[in-house]
Amino acid sequence: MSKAIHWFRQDLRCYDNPALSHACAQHEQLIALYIYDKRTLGAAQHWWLHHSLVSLQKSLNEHQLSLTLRQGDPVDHLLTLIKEHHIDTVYWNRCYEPASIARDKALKVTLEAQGVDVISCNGSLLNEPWTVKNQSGSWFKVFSPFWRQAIKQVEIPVCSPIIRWPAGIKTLSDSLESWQLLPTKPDWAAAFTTCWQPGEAGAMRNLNRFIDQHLTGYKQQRDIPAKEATSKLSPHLHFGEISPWAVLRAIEQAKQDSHCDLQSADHFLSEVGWREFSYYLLYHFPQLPEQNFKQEFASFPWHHDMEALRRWQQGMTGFPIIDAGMRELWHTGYMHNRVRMMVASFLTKDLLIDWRVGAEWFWHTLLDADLANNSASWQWVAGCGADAAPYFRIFNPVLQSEKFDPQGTYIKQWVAELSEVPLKWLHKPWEAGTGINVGTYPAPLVNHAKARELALAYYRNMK
DNA sequence: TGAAATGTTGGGGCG
DNA sequence: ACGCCCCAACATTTC
Repeated sequence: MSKAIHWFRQDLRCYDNPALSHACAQHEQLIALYIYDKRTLGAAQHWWLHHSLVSLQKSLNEHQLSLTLRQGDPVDHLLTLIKEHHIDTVYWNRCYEPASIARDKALKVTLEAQGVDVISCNGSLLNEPWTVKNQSGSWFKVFSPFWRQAIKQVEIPVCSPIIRWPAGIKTLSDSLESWQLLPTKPDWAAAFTTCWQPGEAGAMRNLNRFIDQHLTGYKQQRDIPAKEATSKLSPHLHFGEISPWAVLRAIEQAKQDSHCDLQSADHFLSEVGWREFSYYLLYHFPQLPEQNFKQEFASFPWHHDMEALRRWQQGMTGFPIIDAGMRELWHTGYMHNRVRMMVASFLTKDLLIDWRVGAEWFWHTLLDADLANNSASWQWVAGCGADAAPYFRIFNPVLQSEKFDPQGTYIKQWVAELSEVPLKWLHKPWEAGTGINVGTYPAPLVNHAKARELALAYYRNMK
């Protein structure tokens, strides 16, 4: 009678889960385990985790398995369970955060010393980061050549549904409620439920909705925040409720069915590619979350303006498009990608506040908060990242707003104070005459033209 | 996955 | 008719 543990981490799905499939194929009895570690989660993500675990529990129950919930040090819980239940083998899908790699490495040594087999699989990347190399055998620092190579060498695993499920093993488990992952007072997640369906089914729903309704024209529509033209897959991918190759398969299928334009399909795939690139960078440069990828930024004189930071966080900068984005983030746990670039450029180049401060705010407020994506993307915008936007690429919040929210739909959705402002002034209400009612909406925090000059002077000075 | 400054061109108003 | 100026419109360079 062979017994195994599948340790769920960032792979909260039953379908298309390599480690789980192997565990089920090889063993008669199984413990499905999740260990809660708040250090690996952003604040808003607690809400997501709760619902995702409910969904996972339900799926497992359909196969007469229950999910064992534990909190605390994974090593202790695993060793205890292994002893108690005479476990032969522990399965997991790999994580790529530096702290997780260190933890898993040490754990593997400990378990194997005790005669327990450890089987780890790739459950979340198209390519393992160490397998993608350039001609000279080193790792890519630029996205386009990286992605060309990565997409060329990718091998999509065959995914067959699990036919035979092992029997469950009775264990002690926390109740999910006891973890108190859901906010109570205040219930800042009230609006989340209307936008999101955490779990495997919700991930599939978003993928299908995207392909059916939004893939055609994605290349143009993706930049319009007032439109629901993006996939909204990021939190699902982060929690591993869907695999990137499931996305790849579905897009390739849509291409073959030829009811979508190829440019849009490939552009969307390249967005999956940016996720791969972020993980790749984090793997090869583990200091990515703390340290500038471009070393010359070490001496950059970031401002420590707490009041400006607070106004950015609260969506009170006086720039409508910026404030709309920051308010969307606060209320929904999400922000449209185009607007993320605008608010990040604004924080780092108009307010001259350290990208790490912005990354920290995103970490706590985003449902899709992901160490690799968050670090790589903030560094990219700030100009200090790999293959980054050059430092002189400074977004003009008014031009961006006029270009990507031409009707002001997105602004009006999130900045109610400006509902009476005519379109002509909506992107720059400070230029409207005194006759225009802007309610309590604040004057702009900075003069963009002057802020831009200062930022450029700083950047020039750095070299 | 910018924007501003600067350069060039060509049409039209006008003396 | 002609040269001159103005200034869009577009292109190129620079930050």
